[in-house]
Amino acid sequence: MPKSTFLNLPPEKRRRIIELATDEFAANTYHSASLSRIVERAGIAKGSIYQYFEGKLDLYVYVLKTAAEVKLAAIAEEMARLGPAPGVFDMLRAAVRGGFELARRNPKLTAIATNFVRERDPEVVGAVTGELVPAGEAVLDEWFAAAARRGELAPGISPPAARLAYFALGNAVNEELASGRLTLDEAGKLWSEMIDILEFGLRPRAGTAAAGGPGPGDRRERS
Amino acid sequence: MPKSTFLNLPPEKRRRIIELATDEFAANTYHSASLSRIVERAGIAKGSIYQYFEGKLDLYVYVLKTAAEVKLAAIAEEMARLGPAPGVFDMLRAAVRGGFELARRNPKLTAIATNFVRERDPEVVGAVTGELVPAGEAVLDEWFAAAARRGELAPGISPPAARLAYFALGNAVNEELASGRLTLDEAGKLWSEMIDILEFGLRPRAGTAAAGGPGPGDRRERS
Amino acid sequence: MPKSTFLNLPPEKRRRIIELATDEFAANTYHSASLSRIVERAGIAKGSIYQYFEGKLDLYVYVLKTAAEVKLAAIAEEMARLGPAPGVFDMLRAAVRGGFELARRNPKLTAIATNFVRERDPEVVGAVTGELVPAGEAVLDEWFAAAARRGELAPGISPPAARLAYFALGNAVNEELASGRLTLDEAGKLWSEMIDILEFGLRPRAGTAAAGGPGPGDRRERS
Amino acid sequence: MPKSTFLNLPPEKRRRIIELATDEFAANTYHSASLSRIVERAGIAKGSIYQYFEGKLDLYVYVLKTAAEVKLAAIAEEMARLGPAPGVFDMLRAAVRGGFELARRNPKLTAIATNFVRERDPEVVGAVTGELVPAGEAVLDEWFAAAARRGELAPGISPPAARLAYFALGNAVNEELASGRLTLDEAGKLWSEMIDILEFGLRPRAGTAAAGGPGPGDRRERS
DNA sequence: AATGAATGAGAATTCATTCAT
DNA sequence: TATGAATGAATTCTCATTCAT
Repeated sequence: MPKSTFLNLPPEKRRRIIELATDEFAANTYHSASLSRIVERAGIAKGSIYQYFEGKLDLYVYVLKTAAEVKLAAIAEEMARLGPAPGVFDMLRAAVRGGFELARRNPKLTAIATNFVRERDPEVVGAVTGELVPAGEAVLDEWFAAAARRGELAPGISPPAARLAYFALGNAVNEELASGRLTLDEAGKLWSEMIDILEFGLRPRAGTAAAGGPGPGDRRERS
Repeated sequence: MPKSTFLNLPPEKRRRIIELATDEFAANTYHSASLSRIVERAGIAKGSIYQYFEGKLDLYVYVLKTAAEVKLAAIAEEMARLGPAPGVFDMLRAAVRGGFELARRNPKLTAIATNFVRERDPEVVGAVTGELVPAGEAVLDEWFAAAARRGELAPGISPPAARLAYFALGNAVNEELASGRLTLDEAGKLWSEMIDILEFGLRPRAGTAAAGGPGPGDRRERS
Repeated sequence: MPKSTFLNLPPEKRRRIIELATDEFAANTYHSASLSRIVERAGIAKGSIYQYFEGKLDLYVYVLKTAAEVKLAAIAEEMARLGPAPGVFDMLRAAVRGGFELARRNPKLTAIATNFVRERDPEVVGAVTGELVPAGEAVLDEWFAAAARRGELAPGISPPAARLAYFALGNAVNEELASGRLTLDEAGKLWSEMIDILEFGLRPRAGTAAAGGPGPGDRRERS
Repeated sequence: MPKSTFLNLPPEKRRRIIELATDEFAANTYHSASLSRIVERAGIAKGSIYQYFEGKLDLYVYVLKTAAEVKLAAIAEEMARLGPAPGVFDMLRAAVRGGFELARRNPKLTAIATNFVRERDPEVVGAVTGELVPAGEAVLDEWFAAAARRGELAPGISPPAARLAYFALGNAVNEELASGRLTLDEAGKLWSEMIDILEFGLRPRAGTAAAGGPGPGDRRERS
């Protein structure tokens, strides 16, 4: 919740401040990010940032929210290209493609989200959760619930579990990318593998049993 | 490499310092963790911690190494219970059970490992990597490579990708647990689901192809 | 290079800070000088000094440069009083008088320069050298080179050796003065003696050789 | 004044401690020298040094005194080589040669003396002066007084002024040597030049006037 | 509304010295 | 006598935040 002062700023200046703040929070933990560096680079007075936002945390939440909006837009755009009544895994692939295109164009936005996922300070997490996170989770839960109704999910899989698995694999790939252990192309391939794993792991397993081999289902009771 | 001073300390005091340091590094990034807080809580003088360790980084590495040892021991214990020639997914289930038992007994040890995975500062990462990380990765890569030789993995799946998926799902569950969003029992169930997803996602998909039905692979070209 | 913050300070405050910093660096090695003491005496906040300067070294260089300017001005003033085409020893006497007057008015400025000459830390020396030192040396080397061309120096004497001798004797007197072992008047007389020694020691020795008597040069081969 | 504990130590251990302390004080200011480093390198307990000496200052003074003894011995050895009734400048040359030989064999001893000359802390200077310095000064003053009686000094030159000039030029050369701006050989040559300057500057100037040229004496009244 | 100087708490680290064993 | 662990004050420097102009 930036102050009205910020919203009345010339859009160009507003954009610039958010961009530089995004840079800083993308390159640092919330705590190690430095307001001083942001205002210095933005060429505004130290005090001004406090005219615009309540403080560091307020700025951070706003930056994060802005990044989320951009990312959701990128995903929505990709989803719009899907045919009618797409399966859930095609939707996930589209979401991945959208996020990936964005990462290619603007790696900062991915980095900042990844950084947030890493955040531990309860004050910071608390300020963001309750505003942003539930929205994203709700959307995916809804996707998976619909998929379950369409019979695209194995019966034992709950939507939250599916959602968690999807996020987990996604974050893992982003992590590899962010740390520089992978190029963008390699990460793209890895993403494909991961979605395949997800699809085989999540879709109904009935047909498998027909193959006659000992399937996971059998082992499962042993675990 | 703590100094001899530390190793000569009464075990009780040594334990206490490591425990409080573990608390701090479990609740904070490496950088936002504070030596001052640790010594204050431990009731020792500021200078003493420098009698025991070279500095903050040295303490951190030691704490991490200690945590890793404990975790590996817990896993080894669980693995010892497996029958002869276990499949890789049974091994993973055992490893999960081991880590899980540990998380139940000492959630900090899980939190501290998770925190390290998130670490970005190359100096910190560098100090730890080369001592600890490769070991864990190598073991899992070896497991998956052996599994591939035994035909337990789908042909297209590389050991590193399988390892990454396993770690990703594992970390996700631990994360939920650490953040308090799940009870231990719920987390246990979630773990089971995750390993099942992994198993179905990773094991050979030949049966599917034989079934002639539209499999994920086929869908992929549509996406 | 102080920050603009410092240059915008009220002159009185600026003067005060520099004066107290000069006191500190005059009374201590660079390393044993304490920023904390300076800010405490100046009655400003710990953080403020970092608003004004990059850090300790930056402050030190600035203080030193300021002192050098004042000293050069004092010398220049004295030199202006010389008649046309003065001999090099008259120039030195004028320089001495200038420095001496300054030492009388502001002994700190002499002390701080003396301290720098003693500095060993290459980082500190490096930060100052290249800005200040060569200038002073170059001027004196030029004086002595010109003197040599005018025949005022013994043929075997190189300008750097002459310069070194001059600095050495000058520092020695200043040292005595700074340590309080001499009064100002005594130091003044000592200076005169030193310049005389220099003059007799440096000027052409041709007469001696002509006299055929045993000169220093002859004795030298015996030693 | 080391405690009796120190004097009762096995000579080898005693020697080793003094040697390592000399290293440290030769490489650092009194203040930046670190007792911790000394005891660490000497392989003795931190507390032991306080069994041997009152504290850092006491150790420093002892080290310095030891160094002075060695240096005086080196000088005495060189002086013994002089013929009967040597002139004062030959004595100085011998002293220089002695100190120089020592610097070649054991540069630390020269460095530590040079460092002391640079020392400013009155507590440190005070502890040393009154024990060591006067002795050295007295010897030289006596040399020059005798020289004056033999007519080897210009009438206007006081022994203390001569002594000061000698020390000043000597320190300057040592400084150049210590800072690495000169090699040992270059420093040796510079020393020769300096003593020549001293001799021409200090010896009786009457003969010069006979040469007819305008001597310093003429200029002197103008200064 | 904007500025940017001032603040002071907090960070990691070093050190000479003390003291119980 | 020797040890070496404990101490705590001191160091430089960073930072989010406040506040007078």
